[in-house]
Amino acid sequence: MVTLKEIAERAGVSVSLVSAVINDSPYVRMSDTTRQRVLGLIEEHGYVPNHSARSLRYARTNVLAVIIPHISDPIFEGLLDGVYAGAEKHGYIVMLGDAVQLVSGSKLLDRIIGHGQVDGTLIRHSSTLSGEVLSQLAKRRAPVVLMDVSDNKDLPWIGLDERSGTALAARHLLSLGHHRIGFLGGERNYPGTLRRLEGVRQELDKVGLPLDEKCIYYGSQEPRAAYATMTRFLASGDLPTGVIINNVTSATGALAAIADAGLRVPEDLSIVAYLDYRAAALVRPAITAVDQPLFELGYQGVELFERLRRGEPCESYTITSPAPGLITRSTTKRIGPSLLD
Amino acid sequence: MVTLKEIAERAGVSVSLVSAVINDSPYVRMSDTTRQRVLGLIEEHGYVPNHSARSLRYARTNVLAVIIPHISDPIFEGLLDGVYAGAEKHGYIVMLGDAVQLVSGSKLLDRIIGHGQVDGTLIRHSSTLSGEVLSQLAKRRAPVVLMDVSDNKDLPWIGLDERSGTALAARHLLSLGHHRIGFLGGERNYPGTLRRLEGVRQELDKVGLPLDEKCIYYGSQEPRAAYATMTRFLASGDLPTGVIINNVTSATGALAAIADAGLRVPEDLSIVAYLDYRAAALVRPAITAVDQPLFELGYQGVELFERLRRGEPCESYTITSPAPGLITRSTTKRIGPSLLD
DNA sequence: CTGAAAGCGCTTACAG
DNA sequence: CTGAAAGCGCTTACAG
Repeated sequence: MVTLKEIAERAGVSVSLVSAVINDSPYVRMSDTTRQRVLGLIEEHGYVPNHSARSLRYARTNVLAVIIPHISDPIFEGLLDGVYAGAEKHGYIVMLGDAVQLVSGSKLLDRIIGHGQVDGTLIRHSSTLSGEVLSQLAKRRAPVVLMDVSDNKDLPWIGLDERSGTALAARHLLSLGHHRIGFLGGERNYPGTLRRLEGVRQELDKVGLPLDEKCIYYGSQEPRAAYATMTRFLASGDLPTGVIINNVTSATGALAAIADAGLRVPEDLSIVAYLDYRAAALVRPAITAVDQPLFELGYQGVELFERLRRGEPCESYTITSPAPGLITRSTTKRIGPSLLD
Repeated sequence: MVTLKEIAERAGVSVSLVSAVINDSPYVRMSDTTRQRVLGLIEEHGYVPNHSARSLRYARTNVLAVIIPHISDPIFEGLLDGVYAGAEKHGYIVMLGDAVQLVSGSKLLDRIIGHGQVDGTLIRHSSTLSGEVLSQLAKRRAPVVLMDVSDNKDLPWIGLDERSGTALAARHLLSLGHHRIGFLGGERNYPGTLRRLEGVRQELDKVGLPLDEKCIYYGSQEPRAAYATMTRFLASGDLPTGVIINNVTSATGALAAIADAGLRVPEDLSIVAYLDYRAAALVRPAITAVDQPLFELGYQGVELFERLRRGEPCESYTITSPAPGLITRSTTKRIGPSLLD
């Protein structure tokens, strides 16, 4: 393991000179031949600065902890792409963790709230994250950014326009003549679930249609839960003609439940999912879904974090551009004239 | 940011004493009251040792780089669970990266091969990883473990028994009376693809059936590619009655191609996928798949890495227990008497 | 233009 | 039982 000192000795210069070469220090001037010689030695010996030493010196690790509800859920693919892109831009290493691992007393949490371990944390909120954990994080000096709309005063956040997203889904169903619309939400106590429901309700209100409480179901945050919830929904016998589902992986589970009940999509029931992901186009039936700028969420999340770390002014905000879009695939069907103006 | 020194000052003891308390040093003895006082101060001030300083001192970072072909592919969920479990056990932080990011000159690669940045690397091989990158890694002092069967002499590895896995799939189809069996493989030049093909060929050989070269297709490493490949396969007009597919997410794409061609599974074509994942049970039709011990692969991968790092003797090996299993779901159908003995 | 020295926060022999 | 000191590898004023 070759060190700065060794390079300096071989080059016959001082360590500060070598350090200056590496960091392009403006304070230190040197002859071009010296610079080239040092650079040559660095190349030759494959010298790379020791990261721990640098971190200690700079009081910065360039490690960014990123916590999402479920690493392997393809829903988060776009988000992660954005985060990794932002991290690459600002020179961060990503330490990716699952929210379920982030419990009081876990090593992961210790690491994150420990000093000098990570420069900060980016969190996609989820119902599995306790308020206690969040407040532990907020108390730390290292910045924390929430990748979620939030009313948390202590923590800056960046979020998606969930209301507009599900409103889009609702308008799509209304335009296809559906006047009885259901909603399959995630965790009841997760604020995002409520915002998504609000988007639906608001559009129905606009055209004077009620949102039947009997057509609102919760607990569909992931496919297996969505399967169970949809099964209960179907068994209730009180079915709408179109259902808006929490997210597209959950929709997979709901679709399975519908198929197992002997119903067809979209003939018997139209389905629109909130949140798209790349491979959703390759599932049959292909699910009509609301596309949100998840890449931007991740990318701008890192940007916000970076401003925060630098002490620059930064405010929480909702991403409004690009606006959510609807990707019409094969799970929705016209059953009558449009109910929109 | 409270430091060791501050704790020591407040406690009225030396820093070495505090350090000894933290590390349960056997060399340093102290009175129980002193220990309690120090512990109390640590608790009170929320002191956590600075990670960079420790890393510098120990010449160890406790960071483990983990590279997989595609972070968001649910195929790797079990593998990641195993890796994270092993990492937690041995006190590692996981730095997770996508193989596509790991190209010559990328910051990620610089980080991994840099000194003092990570203690080592766990890699799930993939066709996107160049041999050049691999040999750059192998040259480094920090250990690298391949989570894949390999003939690489420089790098220790741990792998799955791929042949037995696809052999199981082949036997399943044979037992259902299929004598014309096809194979939809991943990248042609990826050795794992060949091993998977070998497993199929070997079982057909045993019962004296040929594996028709016209029924072997490559390039189905992920859903979109599998869709395209399956579409070509179907267009060839020379179809088998059962097809074994590279992995279960690819199978999703292949299934979509089959549906779009107006064929039904399993009525017109039986499908078995290699490699299962949790949510595969929630896709319709539910895909019959070979279950491999992916959790073990990840977990034992970390174990192997740890032995390597400690300089303990360690040999590359294939995981044979638990053995691969077949999960029969709804994509295979009997079309005749069993062809097995 | 270039080098010696201090110090980031920690641990570990070593001396008392 | 306890403390002073060296050193991990680096960067940055500072002195020459």
